[in-house]
Amino acid sequence: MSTSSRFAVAVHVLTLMAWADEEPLKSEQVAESVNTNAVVIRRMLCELAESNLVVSQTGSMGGSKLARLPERITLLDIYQAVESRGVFSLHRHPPNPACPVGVNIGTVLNDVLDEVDSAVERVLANMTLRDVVSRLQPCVSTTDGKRASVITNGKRKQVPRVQSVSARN
Amino acid sequence: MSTSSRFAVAVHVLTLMAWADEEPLKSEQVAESVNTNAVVIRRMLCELAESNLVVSQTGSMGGSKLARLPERITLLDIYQAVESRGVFSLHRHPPNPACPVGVNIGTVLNDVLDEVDSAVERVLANMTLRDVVSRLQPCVSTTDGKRASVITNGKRKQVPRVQSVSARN
DNA sequence: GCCAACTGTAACTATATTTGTTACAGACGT
DNA sequence: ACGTCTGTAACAAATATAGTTACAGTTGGC
Repeated sequence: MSTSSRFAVAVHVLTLMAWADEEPLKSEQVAESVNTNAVVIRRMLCELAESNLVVSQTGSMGGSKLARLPERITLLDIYQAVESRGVFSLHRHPPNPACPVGVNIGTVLNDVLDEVDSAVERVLANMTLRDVVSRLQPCVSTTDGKRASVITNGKRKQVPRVQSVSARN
Repeated sequence: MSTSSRFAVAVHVLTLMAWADEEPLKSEQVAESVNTNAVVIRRMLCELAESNLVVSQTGSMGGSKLARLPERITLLDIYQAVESRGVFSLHRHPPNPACPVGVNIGTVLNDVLDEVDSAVERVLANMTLRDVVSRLQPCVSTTDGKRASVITNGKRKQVPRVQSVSARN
């Protein structure tokens, strides 16, 4: 389907910020966790800022943090901020208008695809960033109960549990 | 999102065959309605045949027709036949395993994306190819009540009603 | 005021996926 | 045997995302 990973990355980024609480994160730090280039992160942060999900500060000691509490950010907010189009597309080139099916299939398909999009949005609207963080918690408890630091600094390496990511990619 | 039009095209193709009833359609005819190359259609027909949605016959007087009645083909069948992956992807490169968020976000995201996929599948499972044809009918009634021919032959041009395709593309 | 540390953004390349095209072997009715 | 089809390979084109380099502009600390 050639789906993009933008949504996954956006959720990852915002989860880091929820985790970091009010501490502003630098694009370089986020990029290290996401395992990509800092510019990619900054581009995405701009989109998230336009949708009022994060606020960024330029200059020294700058960085980005959530614009509001994690429980007030739904996955739908994130989805709409970074994914421009619906789940499916119609034909690349419009069908033959001289064919009775071709001329009308677009209308029917649009209705169907709208239903699909709505279903997706309903699911995403029902989960907040806080829920994501909560689901994350059980996996990353430290021995002393203290919350682990978000960012790798190369010294402490903590790999609480190895996940098996399914064959989505 | 870079979604593909494969699903839309597949529905179009099968709708043509439902419309044509038992008459086998040639890839060239289908391509004319879809407005693409016949090889693109044949490739898709192979996939649809593998999922037992159509049967094709080689040789002269060959062509393809539905493998079963339109009411016994759901849009989910079609979707699964031509779209390989789920709606979203995870990160292109795996996140940093040394970050407590990075190492676990994949697991959480997989759960979410599975929910999304399920929602999409539930919607698609609830509509059959027959439903699509039915929704098409009101648009393409001929003056004498007879069903219009599927394929353009360059002579009779019938454009029952012009649709306004939304900005999906 | 100056420097160092950031973000925002442009311009470009790389990579991946889908779509379109040409070509041809093989199947099949007549 | 011939013409008409499908099935498939091989490749080109188009599109979208992701990654990279470079740099202007902002900000805090000195």
